This record gives sequence, structure tokens and C-alpha cells, in this order.
Amino acid sequence: MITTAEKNSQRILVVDDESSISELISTSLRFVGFDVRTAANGAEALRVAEEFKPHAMVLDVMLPDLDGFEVCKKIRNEGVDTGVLFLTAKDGMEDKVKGLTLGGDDYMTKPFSLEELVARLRALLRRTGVDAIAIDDEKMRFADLELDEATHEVSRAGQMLDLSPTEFALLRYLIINADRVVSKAQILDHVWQYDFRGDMGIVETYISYLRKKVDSFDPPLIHTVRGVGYRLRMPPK
Amino acid sequence: MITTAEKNSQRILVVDDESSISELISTSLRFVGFDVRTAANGAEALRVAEEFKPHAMVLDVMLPDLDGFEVCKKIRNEGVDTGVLFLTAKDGMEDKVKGLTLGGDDYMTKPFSLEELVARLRALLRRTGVDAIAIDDEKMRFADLELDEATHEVSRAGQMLDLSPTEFALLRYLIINADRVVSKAQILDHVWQYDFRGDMGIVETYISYLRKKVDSFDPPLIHTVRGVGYRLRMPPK
DNA sequence: TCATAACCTGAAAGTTTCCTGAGAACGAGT
DNA sequence: ACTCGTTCTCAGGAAACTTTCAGGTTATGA
Repeated sequence: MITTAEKNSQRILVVDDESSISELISTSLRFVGFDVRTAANGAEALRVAEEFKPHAMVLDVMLPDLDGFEVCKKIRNEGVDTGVLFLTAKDGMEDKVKGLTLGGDDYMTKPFSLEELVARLRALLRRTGVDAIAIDDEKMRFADLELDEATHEVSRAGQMLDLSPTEFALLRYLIINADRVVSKAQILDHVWQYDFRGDMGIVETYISYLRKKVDSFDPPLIHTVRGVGYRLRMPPK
Repeated sequence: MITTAEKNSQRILVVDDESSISELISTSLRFVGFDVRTAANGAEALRVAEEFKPHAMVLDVMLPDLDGFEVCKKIRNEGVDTGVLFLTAKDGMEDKVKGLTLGGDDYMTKPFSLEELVARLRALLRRTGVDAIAIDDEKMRFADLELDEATHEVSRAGQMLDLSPTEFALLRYLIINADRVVSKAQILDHVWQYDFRGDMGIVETYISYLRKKVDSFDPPLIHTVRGVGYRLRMPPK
């Protein structure tokens, strides 16, 4: 578990007044290696941003004092150079969010999945150029599997595969955790929206879908670890 | 967010007294690689222009102190050699502007789409030949599609197509982002005028129009990526 | 070896997203 | 004022996707 702010990691400021949400997000972001601070309202966000100088922010548009846009504007006026990923409720807000994808910023509607959040945040950091460290083109690979974030294309052994959004997200999660066992609970927490109330049977279903498409090749890469979870790995020779 | 002035990029001075507009514009221009400064009135514009020596200006004709033409004239008298893209409100002024933009200058009426602004600005820089960096002729291509910025003509497989202005802008945006998935939100932000208040259904409608005209050929190039957006691509053989 | 829990998978129901035609609204040109 | 091309809204239907569920299969350990 990573708890310390690492020297070389990028700084993310998470601003949301629902503490359950902001904890969910910051835990996830810390886990994947970001240096995270949180704020529960606009005023606090301004204060923290000033000294923390985040590379990017995750910003709820609906805050108790100022709205997210105000916060964003003020922080940038202070000279803090930061990309923003806005969070909006599913309803009307959509039109107030216009114009946000212009400067490289982005937005997501609640509820979202944590994997999606991380993926978008990384894309944002890449676009806004802060991410000078990681030169990764937006492709992930494992064995002869290839997953491209920009085109949303997936191929195995050079052959194109046609995946649904959920299948895509699930495969991405498996690749990120390649060689490690991930439990169904973990998968549910990361790949599905955080308000999903069904049971874990659905993970089995989607693993099955994915196998049909991805593992119709040799060798199979998606392995079941009975009683524990699933694991993406190259079978030993 | 990109704020650093890149060494080799062209310098643009944006002059508008509405800060929301000038922010919108400068964000967009920075994002596509220009080095941008802003001014909120004529006097400030003169001051900034003197030391910034912009290659081009985006200039609102309606300023609190001087009008845009005055500003333009004075700056040129100071020996700063710069093309100008005037912005005018959608009223009578249009005619007056027409007469005054005889050189390589150009004008647009508010509200405009940001993609249009960028396209016009590039064309202007090309015409005024301020910097020989841009070697691009004004034609864009993708597969057997050809789109000419100068004549606003589009053809596929050598056959002329008749597109409406919006269709043209949408296709241009798709070509610029060829092979990448662009979301409906991105399309709306870039292709539609910045004050558009409708929902994203209209993007679907225009994609449909475009398909009827552009994709009545083989192979189809405009592909839907369900849940994500659209993508211009050559289908794999 | 058997009982059991864990897992797999097909099918069907439920939901969302997308496509498209029809028509209202608008503006420029005649 | 009328016409025509264009923009925009809307709604029905099609298609894709998600979720649930139940019966079959497999691994495990008692």
C-alpha cells in the first residue's frame, strides 16, 4: 500500500463534497501512484491548490460554495497550470459543461467506474503535456494482445477484435494487472460504476464473453484461479 | 493546460474585452500550438503588440476605447507586420468590415465555431506568409477523400460532393482527427458555435447527413464506436 | 468417491444508444 | 413575401449492450 507522497509522481487535487466519493477516488488514484490531496469545497480547493500546485484536478461541478467552473478559473488565474477532469451529475448540467473539451480538459458524468476515471485522467495529463515522463503512446500490450486507448481498438495476434465498452474496460483492467490475480470483487469495484448493486455473477458472464473473443486463440491468456479470482498470464512452456 | 510559450510556434495576440471569449479563444489556440497573449482593450493591445510582435491578431472590432481598425492601423504604423482576423457582432457592422479587410486580412462574425477560427487563422498566416514554416497546402486528405480549405470543396474518389457549411466543418474535424475516436461532446465543442445550447442529438443527425453524402461509396469511412464516439478510418482489408 | 461450492455459459429480459425521417424554424436571395 | 437550402428538434424503431438467471460442468477436500 502506498501512502507516502512520492517524489516523482504527479500531483492530483480531488475536490468533492461527498466524502465517500472523494475517498473512493483518492484511494484509487494513490494506489496507481499519484500524489493526491483532497478538498471538500471551493475555498479549500483554492487554498490547497496554491501550495500543492497540482498537475491535474478532479473537480465536482456542484460544490457547496463556488461551482467547479469558478474554482477552475480562479486557480488558473493564480497561475497554477493544471488540467481539469470535471465530474457532473447525470442530469441537466450537461449543457453547462460545454466547451470543456477544448483546452484538453474533460468531464465525466456520475456515476463512473474507477478504471475509466484513471484512464481519462491519464489521457488528460498526456494531452496537457504535463506528462513529460511517460512517453507511452496510448497502447497497452500483453503477449500478442494489444489495446489502443485512442482508437479503442483491440487486437490479438494482429487480428482485430470487436469488444463492447464493458468488455473493453474489463480487458484493460486485466492488462493493467497482468500476471497478478484480481478478485471478482476488485473487478467489480474498478470496472463497473461505483453504484452497481448487482452481484458478482456478472463478472463471470463478462469473463466468459471475453474468453470467447480473446481466447479463441492459442494459448489462452485468461486463467481462473479458483476461489480467488482471475489472472492474465502467459502459460509456462 | 499548455501555457508555455514554445520557441518555434507562431505568436498570436487576442484582443477582446469579454474575458470569457478571449479565454475561450486563447485556450483553443494554445492547445493547437500557438503562442498566445491577450489584451482587453485597444491601449493594452498596442502595448503588448510592441514587445510581443505577433504574427497575427484576433481582434474584436468593438472595443471599449478604440475600435479594432484603429488598433490595427496604429500597430502597423509601429512597424509590426501582422495579419488580422477581425471579430464582429452579427449586426450591421458586417459591411463596414468587409471594406476594411482588403489585404490578407479576414473577419468572422460572432458567435463562431472554434475549429473555424483555427482554420481561418491558419489560412491567414499562410497568405500573409509571415513565417514560411507552414508548408501545408490547404488540402486535407484521407483515403480517397479530399477537402480543400481554400475553395471549400470536397470530393471522394474524384467525385465532387456538395456539403453544407456544418457538414464541411464536421468532416474537417473528423479528418483532422483521423483514426482517433472523437466523442460527441468533443465534436460539439469544436464544430458548433460556442453558444450552441442544444444537446448532442444534433451530432448524430449530422453524422447521418454526412454518411449519406460521403459514405455512399465503398468502403465506408465513418464508423460509430458505441458508447464512445465516432471515428474516421479505413476498414482493415 | 462423493458432496459441495465455485465457476461457466446460453438464453431471455431489460436497458441504453444510435439512426433516421419528418417537420418546424430560420435566414439569404429573388 | 416567397422559395430554397440549411439548421435544429423530436420521436419511433432498430440494434447493441447489460444484466439476470438457471442448469450444466469442474475442481476440491472431506
